[in-house]
Amino acid sequence: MKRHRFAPNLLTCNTLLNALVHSSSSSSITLASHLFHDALSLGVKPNTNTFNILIYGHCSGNNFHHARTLIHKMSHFSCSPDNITYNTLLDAMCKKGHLSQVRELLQEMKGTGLSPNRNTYNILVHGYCRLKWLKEAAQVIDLMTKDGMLPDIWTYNTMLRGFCDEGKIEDALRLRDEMEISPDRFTYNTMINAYCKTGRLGEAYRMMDEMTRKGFKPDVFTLNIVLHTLCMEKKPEVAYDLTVKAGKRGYILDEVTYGTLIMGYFKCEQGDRALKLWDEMREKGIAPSVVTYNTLIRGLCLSGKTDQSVDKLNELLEKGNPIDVVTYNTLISSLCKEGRLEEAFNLMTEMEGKKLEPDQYTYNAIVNALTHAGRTDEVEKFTSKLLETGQDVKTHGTSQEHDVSGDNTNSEQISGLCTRGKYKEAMKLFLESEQKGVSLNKYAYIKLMDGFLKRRKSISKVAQPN
DNA sequence: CTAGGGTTAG
Repeated sequence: MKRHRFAPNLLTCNTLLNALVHSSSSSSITLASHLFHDALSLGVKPNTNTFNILIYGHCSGNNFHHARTLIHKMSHFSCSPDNITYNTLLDAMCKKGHLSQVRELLQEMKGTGLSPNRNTYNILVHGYCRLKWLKEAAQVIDLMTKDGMLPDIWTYNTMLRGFCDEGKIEDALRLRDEMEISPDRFTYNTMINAYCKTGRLGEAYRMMDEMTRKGFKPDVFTLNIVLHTLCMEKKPEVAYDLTVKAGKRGYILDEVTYGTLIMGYFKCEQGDRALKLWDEMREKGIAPSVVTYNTLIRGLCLSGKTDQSVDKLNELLEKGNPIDVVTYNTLISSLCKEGRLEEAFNLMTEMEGKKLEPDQYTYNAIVNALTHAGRTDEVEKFTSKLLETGQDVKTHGTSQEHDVSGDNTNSEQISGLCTRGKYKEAMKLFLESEQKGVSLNKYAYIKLMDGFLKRRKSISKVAQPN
């Protein structure tokens, strides 16, 4: 900017900063800060938005100290914080679980004469739901109501998700029936996800049928939820097939779609298929998130290619890609399982150097490996660190596989009706079977799912796997 | 041009 003697106006500046802080690169906030100072020296007068954008950037990097410093600097530029400023910080702190700081910040906010708005309350509801403090979340809703603000669809969906995450689907359903606002696609996807996760696929489909009838077509989120269920049940081929069909129907497959399939194939020891999909995703210019990188890294580890995974990590670091605790934990556990403890310790030192705090997964892996190696004196040290994380030792639950056998007569009829495009009749038979408690086989579910996708108007043929 | 909800990894 300086070099070209180009003086940006405020709008240009804010737009640019906003794009930067929302990009996935970890160094973007540093770049944004430089840009901000350049703009200042070129005479740009920042407004509250400018600061809100920068504060968002600092919060994304969990740098609350910088965020708060900026709030205090605002007055030097004749700007004052607004609801957005505080809500941004509150949300970030809620996500970190720093509830005492949240209360403190709320006081500070009130001290400046600002009152919580609906978004503020929704952020707090979300914060409590994440901690599984459902009672407190409900109390916030009472509070907002007393404050003259009725809960909106965001509030309800957040609370609904809170119930679902605790397995309280019946409470979620009751809330959905009680709420006086129409459910939206978020409501439906939340419920569908809850049903899929608890193995109630039939109910998930009923919900999909309902959402379709209410005018909400299943979207890529709905698709990804179903794909995930199929992959967990070790049916990646079926999931893939569904993905191809969705692509042909105009669904824009995303990074999550690919990541889910990649996980599915690795799970079934088909690493070659997984890697092919990875390449396909890259060729399409779809940028993987840190989660999807972690899926790949874990997949490689599971295929016995731990060294290749470590190379992948170094490649990510070189290119400045985001890395997180999970990335390191994945590699550390793999090394531990192979008895390569010293390498695991080296990685732990490396992660600490990057300000990534080892957590219960890290210590758990280390403790197990030390125990196995009979290094009892060191076990104690890491066991206490494990306890310090305040978490119970994670035990990996067994995955409950859905019954694939089922009633073949009804299943075949449903599949046949779907093939002939008679989805209404298929759904009717499906609901009848459900009512009678007749379990159906997987393929009936898949054929029906394809039906839901088909009823969606084809937009364009994009992003479909070959 | 600024804040909040649904999908994916250990």
